[in-house]
Amino acid sequence: MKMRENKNEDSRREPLRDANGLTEEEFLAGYDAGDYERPSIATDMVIFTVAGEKEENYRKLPKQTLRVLLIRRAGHPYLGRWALPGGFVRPNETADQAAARELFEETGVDRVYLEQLHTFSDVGRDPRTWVVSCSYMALIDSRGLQVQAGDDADRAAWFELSYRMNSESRERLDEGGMLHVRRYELKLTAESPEADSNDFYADSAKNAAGKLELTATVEHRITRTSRASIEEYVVADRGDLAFDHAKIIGMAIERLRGRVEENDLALHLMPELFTLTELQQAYEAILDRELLKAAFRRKAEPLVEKTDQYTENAGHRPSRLYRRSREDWGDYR
Amino acid sequence: MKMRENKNEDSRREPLRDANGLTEEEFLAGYDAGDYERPSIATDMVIFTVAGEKEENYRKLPKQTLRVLLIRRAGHPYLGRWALPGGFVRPNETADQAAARELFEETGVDRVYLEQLHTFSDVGRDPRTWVVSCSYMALIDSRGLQVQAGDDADRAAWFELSYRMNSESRERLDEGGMLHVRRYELKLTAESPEADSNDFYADSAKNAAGKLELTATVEHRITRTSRASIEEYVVADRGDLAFDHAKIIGMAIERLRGRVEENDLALHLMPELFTLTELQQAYEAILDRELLKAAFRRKAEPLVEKTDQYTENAGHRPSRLYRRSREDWGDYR
DNA sequence: AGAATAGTGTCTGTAAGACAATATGTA
DNA sequence: TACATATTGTCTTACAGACACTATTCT
Repeated sequence: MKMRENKNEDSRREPLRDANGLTEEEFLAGYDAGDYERPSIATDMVIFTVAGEKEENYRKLPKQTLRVLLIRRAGHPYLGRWALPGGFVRPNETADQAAARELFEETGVDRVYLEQLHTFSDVGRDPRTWVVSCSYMALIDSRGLQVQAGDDADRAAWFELSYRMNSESRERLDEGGMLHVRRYELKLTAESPEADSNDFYADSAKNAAGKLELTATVEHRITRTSRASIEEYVVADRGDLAFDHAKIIGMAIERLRGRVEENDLALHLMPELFTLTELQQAYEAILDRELLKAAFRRKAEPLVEKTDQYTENAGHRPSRLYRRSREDWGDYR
Repeated sequence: MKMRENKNEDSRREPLRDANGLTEEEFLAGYDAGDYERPSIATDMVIFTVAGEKEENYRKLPKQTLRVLLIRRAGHPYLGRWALPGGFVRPNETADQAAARELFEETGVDRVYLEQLHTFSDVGRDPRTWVVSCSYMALIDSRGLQVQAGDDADRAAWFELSYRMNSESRERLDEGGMLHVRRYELKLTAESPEADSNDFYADSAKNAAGKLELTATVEHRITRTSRASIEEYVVADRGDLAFDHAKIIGMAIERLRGRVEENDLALHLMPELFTLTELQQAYEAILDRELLKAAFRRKAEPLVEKTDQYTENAGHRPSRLYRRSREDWGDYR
């Protein structure tokens, strides 16, 4: 069996020399990164959770909604607008590590589900300088969690999320291709806290119920010609969201919806013990549609593990509690 | 109806001032990017195609195989090793544009299927300096295509690709979690051209048939604890591939396999007109397993459009030619 | 004629959709 | 006891897997 060194050199006797006659060692010793312009690289975190509101009727279960964590910017640019938490990647860490670090600073949780989403590099997306953003999606159980505003923010809050297609159009192009545009309304709603004395940036938008409400419009455009297929997201109206973050959130929720039915992703939104109804509500909150109970339980069955515990004092029949399956972890991914 | 300006300012009378009393305009005018260390950002392209080899028997159809384009590095680091084509993103373009540009420079094709894969940022992945790589997957029809080595390469070649799971292990961790490791062998094979006079770097590996053969090992590691689920790819043995490109190729082929059955991705590997058998062979090359003819044709039917043309002189019954469907573009994505 | 592929028909098993029926703790 | 949810049963439909059969051109 042939062994191979997993290092950046090999076992040849003579070291390889390049066109200038340098060995790799000599080349690296003399390497100058030069002064080409370089971007900053940042991470933006789309942190999802599900949470239920208080229910007036003691018998009824609270309705679970999908939520995303936003911070309000305390400095320019987009001062006073709401943004995804995030920060710059440091030279001695990976983007994954930076994302995990940001997540921990903001929420105090680590070791949760974290997935790289997409890297955004639109020219001018940050008015300060060239910033490329590597975005991540995190799924967490937010029960008993206190969020923190970082140093670039004066507030952090969970926003209930609604992302619905407004309109859809298919248009035939001259060259025989087709342009397919799906227009989504992204609506983010949060409880508006009492204005405290430091709160010198007025909240930009409150709805009739006194809730803070942000609305943005994102277009998902697919151009198809005989050979190509180009997909792009465009912020048609960023509303009171900073940067291109409406687009990042839109992409995140589409990704989440696309994936959640084919693996056990949604289980990361659950606490240690949960009922199947809670799990189903999480799916429904993500997909924004109702699922059939019997079919859902059939599909969830291999992903979860029975416990002998039950809910109590619910005003109706108790429900068995489950946990994530540790045995039969089937065909995730 | 409320109108909103889609610009980076809003309609308030007084411009917002930050903690230093600056308006956004003043802030940006005085903004200094500072001298924090910044990375270079590069794109790496995994360019896939399918192509058939000559068949000895005039009756038999040529077997189609999945191929990927590699270049041989003409400079340090990894001098003489094979690498994915790619290059640096320039300040006034997006990573998408840089990827399209690189693809065009290398192959002369544009307007093809191009999808962002993943951004790699491992510390030390490039021995020269801090380089973050934003990788892309392209699917092209390579018939009648001549590939070009860029200025950082002395050769470019299509490599037949095999990516097979070698071993799989599930291991229970102390904390109650589980580590799931899938080990893949990535084998890349190309016809070895006659060594020309400029070819002063010996080809590192030729197999018995005189073909150029590169072998690498990639591990796909999934760590699952009660709350977390961390997925990572590790190059266990990079063989004669440069940088972390074995991992990028592995991720690309896994992505391709995962997606190809749920949409019309594979059609981008086909020429304008193709037979259903050719299309099926492309699927089989990607998935590395045989498909049933009848079932395949049922599934392909909504993705393609009949033409009145047929293959000729095939040594057997002619086959109807199809093109990508332009009408009923179903539920791609 | 025979080789090899093209194209279609149909049986079967599995899983999802739909809906109904039964079970049970709490106010 | 009634309410609201918990849990299970089963009929129907859709579709993928499997395999067999027929059709057609070229040498």
